[in-house]
Amino acid sequence: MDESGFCPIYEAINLLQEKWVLHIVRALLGGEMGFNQLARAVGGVNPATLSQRLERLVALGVVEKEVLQVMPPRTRYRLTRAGRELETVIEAIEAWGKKYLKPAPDPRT
Amino acid sequence: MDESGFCPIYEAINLLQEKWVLHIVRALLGGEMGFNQLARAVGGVNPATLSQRLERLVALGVVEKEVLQVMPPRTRYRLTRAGRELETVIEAIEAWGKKYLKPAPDPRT
DNA sequence: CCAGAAAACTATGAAATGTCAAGCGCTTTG
DNA sequence: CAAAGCGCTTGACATTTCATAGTTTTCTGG
Repeated sequence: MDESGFCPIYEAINLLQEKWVLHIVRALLGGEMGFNQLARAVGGVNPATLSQRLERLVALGVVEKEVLQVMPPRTRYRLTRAGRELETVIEAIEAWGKKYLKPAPDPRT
Repeated sequence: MDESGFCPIYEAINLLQEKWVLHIVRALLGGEMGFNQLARAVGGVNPATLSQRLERLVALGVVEKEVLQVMPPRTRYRLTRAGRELETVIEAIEAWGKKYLKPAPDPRT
């Protein structure tokens, strides 16, 4: 924390714990894509939420949005340099998940 | 994903993106503590949510809960081995945050 | 050649999730 | 002997996310 009460670590955690953010970054690490394609890659996010998350990520400089045409709409989302560097975070999560997360006992089975 | 549709990476992300989970783990990396102390260390979490998150983390084997006395209640929460290994994730986030997150322009200023 | 699908979203209302304030039994501290 | 702290729970409220539908335009299949 600096004297203004700002702590980059706390803020980073706040950003990454927002629902879908990590999934979005992970999906975009696989290459740039359009809105619906991204929604499918992420899996189960609804468009309103995705739209809002992307807006925030663009504002923060993690994702870049390129509008190719207005009508019909054609857009491309891709990670910026800052976004690509989140790969280290995703990798750490992946390694941990593979090591410690087993298929959850499904109550229906 | 295995044939049952379980993907440890997707699940790991789902866990870590739950509100407060990363903050809780980070706080506990600094050492074991009691409920209220943890709440203060995390900062701004309300007891209902904290209680629920801890329950989940205990169920998943990330956090361990030890009840020292029943009356007056005295409890200690600490990370398990799995939990401690999340340090790599936190570290990656910290490094990224320090590098890319500037004090956000506060709309009230 | 025309129905249907896909693209990128926005709108709506309802459901899930998180927050707030208060309080409980009980001990230690002032 | 009252106040403060511990570890929570409860119930009302606010915020967030959800599913679903609709918009405009182009591309694809039969």
